[in-house]
Amino acid sequence: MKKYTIKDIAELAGVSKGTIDRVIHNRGNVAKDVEDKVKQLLSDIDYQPNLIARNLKNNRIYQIGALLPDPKKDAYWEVCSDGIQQALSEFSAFDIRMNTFLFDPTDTKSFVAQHKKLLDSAPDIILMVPLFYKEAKTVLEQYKSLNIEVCTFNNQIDASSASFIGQDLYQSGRVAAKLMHSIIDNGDMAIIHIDEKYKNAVHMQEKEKGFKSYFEDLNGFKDAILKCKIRYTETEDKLRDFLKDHPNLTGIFVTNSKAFHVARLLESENKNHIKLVGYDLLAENVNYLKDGVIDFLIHQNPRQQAYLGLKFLIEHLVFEKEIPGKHLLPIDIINSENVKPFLRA
Amino acid sequence: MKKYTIKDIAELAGVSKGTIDRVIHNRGNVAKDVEDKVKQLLSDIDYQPNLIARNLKNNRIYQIGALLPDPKKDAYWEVCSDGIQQALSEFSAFDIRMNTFLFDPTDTKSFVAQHKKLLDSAPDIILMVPLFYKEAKTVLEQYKSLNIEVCTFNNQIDASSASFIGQDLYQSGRVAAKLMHSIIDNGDMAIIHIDEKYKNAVHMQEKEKGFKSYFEDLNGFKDAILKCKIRYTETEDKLRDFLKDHPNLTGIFVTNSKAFHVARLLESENKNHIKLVGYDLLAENVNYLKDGVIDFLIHQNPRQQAYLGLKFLIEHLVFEKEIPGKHLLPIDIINSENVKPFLRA
DNA sequence: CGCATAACTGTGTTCGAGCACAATTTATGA
DNA sequence: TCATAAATTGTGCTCGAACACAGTTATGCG
Repeated sequence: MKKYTIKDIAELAGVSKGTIDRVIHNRGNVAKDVEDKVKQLLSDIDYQPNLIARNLKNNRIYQIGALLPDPKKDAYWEVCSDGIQQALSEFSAFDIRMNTFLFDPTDTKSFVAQHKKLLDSAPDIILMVPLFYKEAKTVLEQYKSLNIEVCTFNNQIDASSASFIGQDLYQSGRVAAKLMHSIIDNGDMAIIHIDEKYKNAVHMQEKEKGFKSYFEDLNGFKDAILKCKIRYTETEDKLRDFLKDHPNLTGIFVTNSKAFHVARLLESENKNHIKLVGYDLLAENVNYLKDGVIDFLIHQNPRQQAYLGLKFLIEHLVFEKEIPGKHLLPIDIINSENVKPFLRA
Repeated sequence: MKKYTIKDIAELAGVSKGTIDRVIHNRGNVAKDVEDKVKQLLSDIDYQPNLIARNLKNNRIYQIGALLPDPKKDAYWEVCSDGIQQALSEFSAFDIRMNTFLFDPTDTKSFVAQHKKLLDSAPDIILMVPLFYKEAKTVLEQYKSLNIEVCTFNNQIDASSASFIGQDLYQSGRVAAKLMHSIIDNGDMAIIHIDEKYKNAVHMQEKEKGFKSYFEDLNGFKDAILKCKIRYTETEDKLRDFLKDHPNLTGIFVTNSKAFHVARLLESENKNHIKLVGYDLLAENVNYLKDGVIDFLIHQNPRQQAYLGLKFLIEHLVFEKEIPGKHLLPIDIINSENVKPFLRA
């Protein structure tokens, strides 16, 4: 129960604290028999260094670099800064400096350019959203060769050693399917990808797979699952045509945060009977959720993703904790009645 | 940007660090003009003491007392200890000792008895589940007069100054109603209270109110909302009778963690068409959720409640942070597809 | 054996805040 | 005026880990 200090151990071992220190940090210059004895003692009493004292001595300024999408270009990212602020305030006892570089989420060049600036700022460790697969992979390799640890969130870049925080997208497709299944009786469904064009579409494909797999697992399911890919610029016309072509649609699943486009159309064309499930708590989505045009939203919780990522990084720097290789957040189901606390949390 | 130390300020003010320290802690024995000057300086540069150094010096052992329901008597409480462990591990840098006293959640006497033991352990601060309204009120007043701060969770005791962490129960009733409304077409509904007898029933009443209020807000809603109170010991018979008496029931809302009792009956009587919404991720509930007998569960997240409560207390002791007066957790909607990560998180 | 060098071990300072106590200045009264 | 008390200010040690450097013992070799 008692907490041992280096001094205590020195007395127990009959040597000076300098020797204990050399053993703990494997700094050599210790007689073999003494080293063995001290190591035994350390493990016997399960010595845990006082991290407070260690940090006081180290007294370092930690530089954390962040490479994040610009919230001005896509409101989805707005809440990330809240999560970052929360983590910083929890660790305000330590001197942690953040250098944040924002890139345009529609522009791979901007990503690379901001990455270069980030590198110049000589960060100890990095938090990033690896939005573009190819570019991110190169960038991550570069950090690896420099021995700078990275925590990524939102997108998982496979075959990278970087740690990842996010959701199981396949499973979130299944969640959407289950929700859809519980609110529609029968009739055709559609999966709509409103492609922001810039994102490599792995995201949406995973969700589609999960959605389909749920219905394939049901026996005796007969209705059709249609699919529709729409470019961001031509959204409205294409959507209107699609609805006209498929008059007996009963449910629509939008695989990203753009469900409000569909909601707008459903409302203006008085097709409220079509159930709608989408992603993310953008203000426009939330409004349609409250109005009953959108039935469910799945919350990807970018705020929590950023918070956790930064927290892991700080705990690694300060307490030498391991950064988890992969951390999956729960998939939050949101309807009009439980949305409120999620907007701030 | 630079972090000022007491020594820096002493130099700036042209006095010694002892004087700065006296001003900061209002320990008197400082000439009026010097005091004013130093105070001005402190606020000018927005001095923040180095909490690492402060904690090293203080080097206190913090004693936290906990008064919690025994998980052996009700599985709902099992996950609390996970939350407590997580908080302790996050603050393992500090010497925090927990004395946990478990009471029988069916027995007010046990609550009072364990409270007395807790008092004898001379805690600096207390975490508790104030399960029994009357007794908890007395107990909380006692702590208040002793100037021991308390954080409560799960139950809110109004008119107490203790901080509270939990959910908005009225709103969670509304969430249940919205879910029910989205999965049933029409027909009668029932609110079933399976009273554990020991809890003052405020909990379930709030949920009932919320549930009803949702349907009252709809215009043109005509179906009946029945109500059924069942004592824990006579559950099965009473339930069977109730179902027989109301053959055109389409939805059942169970206001606590006992939905599995209803699920068991629905399954054995082949009444799977009746939709079922309940609370809490007990193993039995989760099984019926996966089997499709229970449609939705609302997660009250006792693990997170305990975690946050303890975290607030520790941050108060260690960093002198304010304990939030009231912290409401989001209301998590769980179906068979998103349940998994909630079981561990 | 003597002496250089290597191998090992002990001492003392630092980080910043907090506090006891010593030291200094100012006020008071005979 | 001077002793003494009161008010004010300064100094130095502590907390525990980390590390530089000084000190000590052992080993090798001519």
